[in-house]
Amino acid sequence: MHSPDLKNTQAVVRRLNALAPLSDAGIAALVKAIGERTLRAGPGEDLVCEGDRPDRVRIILSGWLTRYKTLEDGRRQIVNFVLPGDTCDPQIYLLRQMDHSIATLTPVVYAEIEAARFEELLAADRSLAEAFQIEMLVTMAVQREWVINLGRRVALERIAHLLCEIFERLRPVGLLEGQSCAFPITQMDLADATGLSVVHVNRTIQELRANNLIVLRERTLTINDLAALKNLALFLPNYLHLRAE
Amino acid sequence: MHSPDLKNTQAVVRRLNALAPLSDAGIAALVKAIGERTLRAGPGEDLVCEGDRPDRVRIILSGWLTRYKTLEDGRRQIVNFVLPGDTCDPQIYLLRQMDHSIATLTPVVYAEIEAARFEELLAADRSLAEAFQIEMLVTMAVQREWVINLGRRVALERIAHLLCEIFERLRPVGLLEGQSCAFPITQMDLADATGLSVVHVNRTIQELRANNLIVLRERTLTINDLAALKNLALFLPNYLHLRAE
DNA sequence: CGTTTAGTTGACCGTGCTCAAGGGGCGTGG
DNA sequence: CCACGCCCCTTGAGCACGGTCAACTAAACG
Repeated sequence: MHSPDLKNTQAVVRRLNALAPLSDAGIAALVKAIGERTLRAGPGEDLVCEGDRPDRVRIILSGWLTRYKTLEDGRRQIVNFVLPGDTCDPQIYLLRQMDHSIATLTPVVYAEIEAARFEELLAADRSLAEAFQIEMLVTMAVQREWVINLGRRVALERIAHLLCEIFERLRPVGLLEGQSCAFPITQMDLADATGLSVVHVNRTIQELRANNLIVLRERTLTINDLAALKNLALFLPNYLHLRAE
Repeated sequence: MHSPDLKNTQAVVRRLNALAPLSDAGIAALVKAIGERTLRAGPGEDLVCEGDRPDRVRIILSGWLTRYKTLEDGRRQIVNFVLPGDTCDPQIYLLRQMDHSIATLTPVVYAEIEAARFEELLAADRSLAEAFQIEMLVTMAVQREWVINLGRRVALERIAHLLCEIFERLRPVGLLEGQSCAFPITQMDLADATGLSVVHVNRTIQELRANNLIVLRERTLTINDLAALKNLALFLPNYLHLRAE
């Protein structure tokens, strides 16, 4: 494993640590397992498809992905973004079939751990088992918040809320640079994530720009006034369950 | 524990068994734990409030509940329904704070199991641990499907989809009577669950009635043509991950 | 260079919201 | 026993948020 991957592995540890404290032994075991099998994928690839039999866990070292599902008639809905440090589905191998797909938005580097090997890890260190369990609970909480976002927020609030969420999720993995972060999500993806049309996403983003809340260009997001954006979005970070506030 | 509770306990076992096969020892341990502490709640009570520290697991023996969250300005969104046989949050005691509330829709009978006692159960029987883990995964899958429902289905499809989901979730716990089931959800709750207004929910239900797809009155839902309703809703049951189809 | 992908703009339209009023069933208290 | 209030459902009218369709620009890429 070469240096950038090592740095990214540290991001994974930081992320889990932000949810629950890891033991040194747990960290060592996890880092070792990650080092055993590191893979790469290009942008726009399906890493997992609906209908696949899940049999392994993927820990994202770098890059962004989406979980999504497509209706028979082509309508697509993104149900979540998978960010660096996130684990794709600890435990999902208990199900016999994937009910959704996972695609890369950017080039992605990830560690792959077979189900049995992953179970070993959890059994060997209680702090790891807890951390992954909590990660799952937080993913559920995020999913619930998306339901609220789609159900009860208007377009402007909705997009603002999504931006706040991504920003705050990038913080514990050290991917913020001041008020800015990478933002490889196209307006089309944003539309599929917020249940809006591309046209309306475009107009909504322009409104956020006009209000001087954000700068979004060349795949970089800058939030000029985070407090104001959160206020507009009715954003409360409690559902992310981060230890350090 | 008297007879109706015993019958309801069997529903819990049936439900978990539909997700993953339980061992006899696991069933016995679970039934015993449920019998230790059975409680009742009236309709319209908050069983759990946002901000509470979670410290126990609740297994619903009978009655319906909602998980919901309220925005600062009063807008409310129901993120899920909790049905008989469901377990309120195995593992959620790992988090320090509830990020949403749970309220009863009807009178509810439920078993309460302290976190430590619940961990004992899981540790003692692997099939129980797996079944509860799978229940959690299925709850996540349902949550994802709600995002799709709110994001990409129009009102008519959306309500139809919710009706199909509830119907199919009641099946494994034996709460269907032919084409009918109890349906204690008011149109206001339906509105908060689907992200629509009460007025529009009312009109949409009338359209389903006019198309002869459903009968909904006196808290009872009858689905005249389940196949047609599923078709209209673009409903595919794969996300419920039930073993017997 | 042509082609593709992402972003932008305009015009028009429709789904679903808001506001407002009224009806029916049921429990409670006078 | 009736009256009242409350909850839930229903209906009408007008409107707005966001969708659709279409065209155009700019950058990226082979």
